[in-house]
Parts: sequence; C-alpha cells; structure tokens
Amino acid sequence: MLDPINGRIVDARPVTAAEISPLDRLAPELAGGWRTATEYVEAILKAAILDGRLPGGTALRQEELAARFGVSRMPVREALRQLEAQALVDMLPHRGAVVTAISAADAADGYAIRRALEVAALRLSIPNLTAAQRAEAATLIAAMDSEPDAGRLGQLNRRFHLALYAAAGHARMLQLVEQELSAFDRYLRFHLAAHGRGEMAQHDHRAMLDAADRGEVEAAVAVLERHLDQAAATIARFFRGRGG
Amino acid sequence: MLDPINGRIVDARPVTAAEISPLDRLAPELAGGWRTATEYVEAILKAAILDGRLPGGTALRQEELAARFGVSRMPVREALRQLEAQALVDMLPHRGAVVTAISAADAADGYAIRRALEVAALRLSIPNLTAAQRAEAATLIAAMDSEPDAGRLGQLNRRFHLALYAAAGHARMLQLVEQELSAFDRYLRFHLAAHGRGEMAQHDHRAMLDAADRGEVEAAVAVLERHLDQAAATIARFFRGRGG
DNA sequence: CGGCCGTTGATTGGATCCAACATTACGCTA
DNA sequence: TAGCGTAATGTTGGATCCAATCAACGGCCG
Repeated sequence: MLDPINGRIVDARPVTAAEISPLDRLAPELAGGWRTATEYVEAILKAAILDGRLPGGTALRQEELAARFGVSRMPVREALRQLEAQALVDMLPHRGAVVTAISAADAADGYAIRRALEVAALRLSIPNLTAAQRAEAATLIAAMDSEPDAGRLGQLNRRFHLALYAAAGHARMLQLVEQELSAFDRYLRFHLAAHGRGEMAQHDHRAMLDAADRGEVEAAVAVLERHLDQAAATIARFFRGRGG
Repeated sequence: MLDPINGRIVDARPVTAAEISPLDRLAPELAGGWRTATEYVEAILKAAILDGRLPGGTALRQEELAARFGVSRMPVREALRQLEAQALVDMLPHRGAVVTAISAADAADGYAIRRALEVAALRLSIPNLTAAQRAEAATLIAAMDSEPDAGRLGQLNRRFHLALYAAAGHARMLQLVEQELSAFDRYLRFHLAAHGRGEMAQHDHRAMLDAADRGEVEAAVAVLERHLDQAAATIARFFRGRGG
C-alpha cells in the first residue's frame, strides 16, 4: 500500500477481522437489519470504502473477502456488482474488482453533480417544507456542533442536506443526491484536514436553514451554491498542494 | 397482461425467442461485443425494458429468463442486480424482480433530474466544444429528420444530446445523463403519440446547436430548459388524459 | 361460518464445483 | 542476449445443487 489518495494499484489490503465484525458478526440481522448476506457484505464494504479503510486502488479478491465475511464467494460477487453500479468499485471481466480511485477530477465531478442536483432539489423543496422538517434540520446542525468523530460528522452533514431537500418529491432525484453525498464522505477527511473544523460550513448551514424558514428560495440557493463552490475549491487546493 | 403503462403486477411475459436472439445467439461476441454472459443478458433485458417489450410490472423469473437466454440462473441474477441499480427493476428479497413501473411521477422525476444535470453539462460543455463535435451533432439532427423507427429515433436523440455535452468533462456526470436519457426512452412512445412527430423538438435541437456554434451559452441553456419543460408538460398531459 | 395455523409448492439466496480467461514465469530460438 | 511462444498458476465467470423463505391452499378450531 503506497498512497491512500492516488489511484495506483496497491497490494490487496482487505479489512481486518477486527474492522469488519466487532459484534456485527454475532447478530447480523439485528445489528444492521440485513436480510441477506449480499446486503450485509455490500453494507460493510461500502462503509469501508467510504470511510477510507479501503483506499482507492485496493484490489478486492472475492475469495479473500468471502473468507473474512464468513460467506461464500457468491454474495461477495453480487455485492461487488452493486458497488460497481454505485461507482465505488471498478470491475473488469476476468480481472477482478478494484476500489475506485479518488482524484481531483473525480472530486470536481462530484461537486458539479451535487451543485446541479442539490440546487434543483432545494428549489423544489423549500416551498413545501414542513415545520417538522425544518426543526429536524435545526437539530442536525446542533448535533454537528458537538460531534468530534469525522465519520459521524459526515453522516450528520448528509442527513442535514437531505432533510432540507426532503419535501422536493422526486424520489429518484433524492436517491441520486444521497448517493453523491455518500460518495463525498471519501473526501470529507481532506476537507477537514485542509479547513480546520469547517466553522464556515456550519455558518452556511445556518444561513440556508434561515432562508428556508423565511421561504426565500433564491437566497437559500445562493448560499448553497457558494457553499458547494467553496468546498470544491478547498478540495481542489488540497489536491494541488500535494501534486494530485 | 393488462395495461402497459400502469404498474400493476402482470403475468410474466418474457421476451420470446424471436425477440431476444434472432442471430445474436449465434455470434454473441461479434454481434454486441459482449464479453460475459452477464453483460449479454443485461444488454438484452435492458433493451427490452426500455423499448417497452417488457412493460412495467412484469415479473422476471430467473429460471424462465435463464432458459430463454440459454444460460444458467447466475448470469441472470447478476444482470438483474445491475438493472436494479439502474432503477429499471425492483428486487425484493426472496420475492423476485419486477420491471419498474412507469408513472407520471416517475416521468416528472426524470425530467427534473435531466433539467438539472443537462443544463449544468451544457454550460460546462459549450465553451469547450470542438468543430468536430458540433458537426457530429448536426449530423445527428439530420439523421433524426429521416428516421421513422421510434427506437432508433430515441437512440439518435440520446446521441445528439450527449454530443452537445461531450466537452463538459466530468465523466460521472455524463454517465448519469446517459442513464437518464436511456430511461427516457420508455416515455418516448407516449411523447410521439401525443405530439405527432416532434417537429417542435427538432426546431429546439437546431436552435441549441446554433447557439452552441455561436458560443452563446445562456441562449442554448434557455432553449434546453424550454425544450425539457415542454416535453415534461406533454408527458404530464398525456398521463392526465388517461387518468394516470 | 369465519379466522387462525400448519403444510405444500414455487422461487429465490447461498454453497460448491468446474471451466474459461488473464497474467506470469519459463524455456527455446534466432 | 533479446524476443517470442508456451506452459503453469491464480482468479474470475458459469453451472449445478441444496437450503431458506414466501405465498397459497386447506384443515382445524372457536
């Protein structure tokens, strides 16, 4: 394993037993509500990829994963297919699966997608937001203030954004937004490293919610666009700084 | 099989042998460039769903499909997983796969996604379009004028739009656009039925290309937005008219 | 007569086995 | 010694078999 950021093929470094099944293994159904082994494998692999335990370029050997998860190769194969469709792994026929590399270009891509979709979702959602939904968003902002763990912070951020868009209707659009927000978690660590604790982001979050409370669609959209553009610029700067 | 549009569960009506393997079966590698049975099954099923031969609500029995394709159940299973990730089939654990229903809400969802993503892609692409790419787009417009078959017309329309966005960079964004454009094919027949032959659409296509030729980004964006909004309205009217 | 429960059939999820492909290493030849 | 062809090996793709689950049917009991 050479570099956790660039996309070179590195030696397979699957998650260790301690990482993947502290207690999940004992009661898989209860722990995560998984109904099939495929869902279980997919959920664990996805989490491991998104939080960086499986860096870009890691080769994913089916047999090795199957052994660690305590299942046969088949659920692993199906889980890998699902992850491929989510652009988290690349599969080549007869050559196996590799964790998708992250890069400055991919980050810019993700931000462009988010900018387009989230602005549209926000426009559609604000006029229909209920008081309960706005309160939920406010709760999530408060929770982010006192959350030290980067992983949970990413989840809270994701839930906040989705809460704001929840009234947009358009289930498939929201699903795409959620997917992109999840993918963004892979870059969150760099964002935090380059940007302290993101006090600015919290300011933007509050501004967006305030605008939503007042029903000022365009004001909220403007904040969101600036929010995303600044985040994109931060990531781009980070990659430039390290020659990515 | 009751209604090809609404989403009620209907009897399984898989593609017939004549539909799925006229000669593809004889030389699968050459015919479509498929490298694995899974790719083959996925491509055929996807085409059948998109062009309406497998209407929404059709139950997809693994064994039945496997028999018709001349393969075992496993490639079918993996292909269904891929299609599920593309929102073309719904899979429920232990209960099988069903072709995703189409509806007014789903159509509106798709248009909202397209409006957001394609506008963004067009903005990014126009400044970087090469003369060759613009010529390609012009060729596709001309081809659409003299294409009677609805299926091929949809493909040409897809290629035209993608040609306009090709210079946007952002591979993943373009991939999403392509996916949505493909999904749109399911609604194209209704669009044509309700709207004659779409003379208006061709007018918009030419206007977009002209604006792109002159580098007028905002003019092209305005046409695209109107183009999509009108198409969305046509589909909505169609569904309203038939009580959908 | 109606609702609940166990049983049966059909279908999918998972495991194991075999075949096909890709990569690598090796040896032969020019 | 460099290059090519071939064989060996490891990995994935596909087939078959078994287990688990769901839906439907029928019988039993209230």
